[in-house]
Amino acid sequence: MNFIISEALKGIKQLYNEDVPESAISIQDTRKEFEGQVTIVVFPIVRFSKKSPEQTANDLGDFLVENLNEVVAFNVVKGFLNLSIADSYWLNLFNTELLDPSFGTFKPNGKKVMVEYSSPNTNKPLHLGHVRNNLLGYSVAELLNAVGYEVFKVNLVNDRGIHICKSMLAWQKWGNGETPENSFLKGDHLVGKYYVIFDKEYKKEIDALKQEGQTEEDAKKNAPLIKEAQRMLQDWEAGDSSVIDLWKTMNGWVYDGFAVTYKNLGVDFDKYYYESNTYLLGKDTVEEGLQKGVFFKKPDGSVWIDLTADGLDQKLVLRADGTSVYITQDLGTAQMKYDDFKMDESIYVVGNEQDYHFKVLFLILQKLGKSWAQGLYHLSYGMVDLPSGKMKSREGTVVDADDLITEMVKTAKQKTELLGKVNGFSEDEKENLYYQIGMGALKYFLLKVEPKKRLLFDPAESIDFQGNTGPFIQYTHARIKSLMAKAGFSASKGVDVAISATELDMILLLSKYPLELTEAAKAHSPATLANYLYEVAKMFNKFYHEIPPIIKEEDEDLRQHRLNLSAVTAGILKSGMKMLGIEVPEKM
RNA sequence: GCCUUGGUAGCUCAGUUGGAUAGAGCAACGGUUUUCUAAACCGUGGGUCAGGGGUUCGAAUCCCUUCCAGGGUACCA
Repeated sequence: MNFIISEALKGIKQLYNEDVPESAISIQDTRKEFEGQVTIVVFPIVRFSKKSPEQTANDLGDFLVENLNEVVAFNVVKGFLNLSIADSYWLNLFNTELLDPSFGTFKPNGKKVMVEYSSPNTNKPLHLGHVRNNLLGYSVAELLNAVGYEVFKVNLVNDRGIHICKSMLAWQKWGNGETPENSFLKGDHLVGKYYVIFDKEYKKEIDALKQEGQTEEDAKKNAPLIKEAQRMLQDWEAGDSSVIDLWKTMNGWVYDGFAVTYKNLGVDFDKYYYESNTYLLGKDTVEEGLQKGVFFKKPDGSVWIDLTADGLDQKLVLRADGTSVYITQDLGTAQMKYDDFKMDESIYVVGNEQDYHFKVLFLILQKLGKSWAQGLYHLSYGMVDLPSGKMKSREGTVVDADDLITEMVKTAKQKTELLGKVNGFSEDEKENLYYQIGMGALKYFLLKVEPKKRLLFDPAESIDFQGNTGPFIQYTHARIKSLMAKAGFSASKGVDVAISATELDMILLLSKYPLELTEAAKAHSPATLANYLYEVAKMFNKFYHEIPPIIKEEDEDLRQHRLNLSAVTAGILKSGMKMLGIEVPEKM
């Protein structure tokens, strides 16, 4: 649409002898109740033309019709100049750009980006909150890759600390040698079970101490179990071989479990980092900060940064005893990751409860003069809530990721069988289809919502298969594929035909695909892409119902053109859904 | 208290460089299959865009303020 903008600028110059900035030309899609496809909002131009909005719009409309072959007519509604662009323009756009196999693909942009996501703790299985994180991270990585970035997906596993000691201790005390093999429990679930047991027993001890007159706070510190867990953490840090062995064994179980969940979610990583290797990092950075005068030392020896001038607080970066806090390791880890990959941008996919932490982290790195700190971005997302309220691992009010996946696939199976759609499918094909549909529904449901918004998940009602859903888009794709197969479609050059209003709308919508991708990538928002794909699917279904059967179309050119349109639509749906991590079946 | 993010139809959500009469889906009601997949399509009803004030030719969108909800708030991660 750039040619319209530049011509409009020329027109204003000629009509009013004014040089207006390009930003004064506000262009948008024409609302569907009016004639035309492109609308120029003339209000911003009025101060240059010194005429009424209507007069200005008419002047400009006349000029554009006269000077641009593509503009065949215009109408003015209040201050809106609606332009009708020739059908031939749209058809030509479709036949040249959209039919080109490279449509919707981008050349490498020479930039490297890291996406860190998932970042699980190794003391319990993944739940719905992690699912949102994983899908978001994976999808953003796919999007960035699609628009030309070289992408590194990394997973920073929180594999050490008091939480894992809790599971280990409980297993030692009450496990009776239970293993994934002899219990038939998935490894992460087995370890999670002992985490819950620890908490239960710990609470009992706290209650007992409170009975003896201790305050809640004291009781929490003094309970024998927590002391024992802390001792275990110290032994671990001291390298006690029996503790290390148990830790390796139980973490191994968890990793086996995670691998299954990751595979079912369809996510993967190029590199894993482990906190057991990184938790001592960052002390160099602290030293560097002290030398540069960015940090200061308090009398007790603790190291701080004063961010009050930036509207934040003072922040501790190293304890008085010289041990690290969370931000210490994150400073060190950020440096290490940069040294490893030298990426231009780095995206942390982490929940919004850590907004403050990342604000501080990025600010500190900037103050330390790290040139790469400019490329850091916290992709913050909202919690997933249940109708009953917040999810809490320890209280068992979580939606487990594995259970959820199983449930989704089961529901997909029931609905598909009910519709009787799987005649002629082999058993393997059926299973695969149920999986694709179930996961498609789940992924689309979680990704269509803007990341920063909280999301309400009602297990009983939330997941649908009709309307604005993954299966709706999958169905549309399958329908097109079926049509193409029956019609014996083969790719061909564009043909010259008369196009209908709906076809014109379709071309207009389809042509926006590359723009949608760049914008979704820029905004780190799979949600905008998801909503666009829904629009595309809806548009196709309207088209499909409106026109007579393509298969029976006798006009060869018309038939070919409509199949071309269908094929381009299917291509967009398929590649777009892939960026959401969703597969689209050939038939369903 | 302070910082921060949200509040749009009964429910779940779109709608950010300020633009026309605020859009979808679900749910409700009604219609469409001698025609390429009805997980579809077409239609009806449903809104003080949390409340109030301001800026503007024009505000769901920007500013101020109040209310409600989530998160954070110096040695958890």
